[in-house]
Amino acid sequence: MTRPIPDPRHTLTLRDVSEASGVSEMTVSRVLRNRGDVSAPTRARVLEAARALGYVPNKIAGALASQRVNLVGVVIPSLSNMVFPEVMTGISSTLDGTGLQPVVGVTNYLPDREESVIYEMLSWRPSGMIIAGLEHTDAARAMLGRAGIPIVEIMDIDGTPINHAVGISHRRAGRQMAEAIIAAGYRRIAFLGTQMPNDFRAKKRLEGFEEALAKAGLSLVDREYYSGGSALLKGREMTAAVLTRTRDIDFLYYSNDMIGAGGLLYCLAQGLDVPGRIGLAGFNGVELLDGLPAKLATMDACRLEIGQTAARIIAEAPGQAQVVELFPTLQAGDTIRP
Amino acid sequence: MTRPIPDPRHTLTLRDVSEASGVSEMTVSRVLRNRGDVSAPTRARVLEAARALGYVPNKIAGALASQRVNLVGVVIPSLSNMVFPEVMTGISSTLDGTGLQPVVGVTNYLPDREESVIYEMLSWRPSGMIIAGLEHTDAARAMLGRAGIPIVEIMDIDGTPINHAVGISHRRAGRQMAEAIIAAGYRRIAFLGTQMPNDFRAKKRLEGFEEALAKAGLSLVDREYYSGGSALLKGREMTAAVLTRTRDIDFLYYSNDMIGAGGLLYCLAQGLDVPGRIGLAGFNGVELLDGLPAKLATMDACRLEIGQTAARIIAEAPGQAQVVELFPTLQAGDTIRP
DNA sequence: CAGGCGGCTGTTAGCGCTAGCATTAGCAGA
DNA sequence: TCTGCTAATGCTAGCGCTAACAGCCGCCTG
Repeated sequence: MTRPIPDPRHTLTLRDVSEASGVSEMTVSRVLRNRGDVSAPTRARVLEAARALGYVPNKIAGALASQRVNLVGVVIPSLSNMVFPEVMTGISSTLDGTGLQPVVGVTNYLPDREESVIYEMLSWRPSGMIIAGLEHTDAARAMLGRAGIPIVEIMDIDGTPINHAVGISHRRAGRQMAEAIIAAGYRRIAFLGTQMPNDFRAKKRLEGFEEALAKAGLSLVDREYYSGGSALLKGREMTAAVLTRTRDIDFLYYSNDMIGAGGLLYCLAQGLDVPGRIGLAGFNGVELLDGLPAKLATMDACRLEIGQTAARIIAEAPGQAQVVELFPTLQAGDTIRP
Repeated sequence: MTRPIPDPRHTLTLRDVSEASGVSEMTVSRVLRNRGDVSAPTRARVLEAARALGYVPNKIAGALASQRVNLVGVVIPSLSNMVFPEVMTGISSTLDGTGLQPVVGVTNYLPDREESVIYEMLSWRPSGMIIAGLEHTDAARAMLGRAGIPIVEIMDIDGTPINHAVGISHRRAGRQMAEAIIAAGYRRIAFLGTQMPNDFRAKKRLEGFEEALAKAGLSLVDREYYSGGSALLKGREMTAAVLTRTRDIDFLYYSNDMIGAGGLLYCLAQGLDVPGRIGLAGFNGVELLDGLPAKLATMDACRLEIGQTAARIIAEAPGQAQVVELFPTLQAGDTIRP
């Protein structure tokens, strides 16, 4: 039983499989894609030949010929902050079994970078695009609008989508948190967040937050921004700075759970009465942080569901543009007094 | 809240740009790829036409014609554990400016899933592949070996690579940690880790660890595995379980920093004397965790450098297969007594 | 003034695959 | 016998782009 040794110099094509199995290229193509009628014996012969040769189809040629690409572009700002991996999980699980495959691009919160990632992705003619946020460069919006494929903007719905949007209202989320804090009787409230000119969602949360404060006749008594470094550590440092600088602060509102956790650890280490003397809250519902000495008040951002819904919209390719608003739930945890 | 999706009009091709600018398709192609000699006025005219039309090149056709694809497949087990995002950062930053682009595939530590992700990626004929780990299905190894592109297996070097490998010796890392622990005088040592039959690197670390213990006439006094859930919380729970079950444990070795941090928080909350009465160590050097009340002993896994080196190997496409061993440094932190 | 050369642009021939017929064999019904 | 059908397979013509080469022009060189 001898078989020809595959020549590593020559990359295999349908023709090789067709010659090895004695049928036309077209029939091989049909077998490998499970399309059309092929008799059982022929199918078996072709599959065996393909397996023996180690043939891997060339999707580039296939896509060009069929004008069909089973890829969905996913454009997100970062992979390292716990929120987007969960969105990805939702996307992947929903796409599984539809024949579509996600392809990720990361922008690092840079609009120009986003534009070029989008351009690059569109040049592969994907079946759809999922993009975080509603804010893009004009050129990016134009490209997406013209692409002729479903575009789903995720995370945020406070704005005008290109066609579909799935997310929460961050403005409302900020407002809700402020209302809960005020209702709990806190009055001297400080904000601690990331210095990210392009994190529009964090910005909108803060806007909503301040709006609700204003309605109650309050305003932030202090604010502090950071960038870079370990979030946990930064949360600790910023908290120390704010508490030292401004007296009688009774609430710390953080733009994300990670720095909130750092702040919480600091307050506990200082022996401060949480949530009696001082309350804390973050944003995002990071499961990772369960296991801290106390549970930080937070609001989950429906990340998994956002991913699933966005993927479903692409997979079902609806003609009508739609906006899906999800509603985060406030989790008071142990750091807002009841 | 419904708007029609803009009609997928005629998708633009080179021909459209060529007609709009009054030159041949070839010249347009040259301009858009910055290749060959094109006079300045022609170039300007073409660029303007392309911009005005909003032309996005079709890389599928381009790749088929040129037999060149500027993609590098990256296959990793997970995005949600802090280690691979950092590898990705290294890869992206090194690939930036080479014209190559990473494309990520996630396997969830499932060998069959890995095989299909690899198959799928190879079918796009990438310029190279970067794959976590040295353990793959036979079929996956065969495909990769035949693909005729550089393959870099990362993270681990304890095994036989397909052609290139960049990583650390996890067996040695486990051994080193054990030696440090023994040298510090700890004797009743327990292991706490993930229940992951396919996390070969964690397995190798444990093997190396036990090997070094054995050489000192010691063996683990207890071990505990978990799967799923919040790592921090699991670390806390497992630690409680182990310390309750087995008496006089004086060291806890964790398979990763996250559960180690949970254990550390638990020990501190219990008022245990760390590192006097009990020591702890993890693995990975997660910057995220700086900011905990005490710094967990750990070993960084050179993730950034691994990513950079792997990307450099692909970009420079060397003929010779090479294995690059990196050497992690032990960070004693505050949880091993000096 | 032939010959050549460099700068610029166009022409030709695919890349490997698949849509959309066309073709064949085999067989049933009239 | 012939037609009409179905199931299985093959053929042809691209998909949109680029490699490779073939012009063309003006300008120099000897």
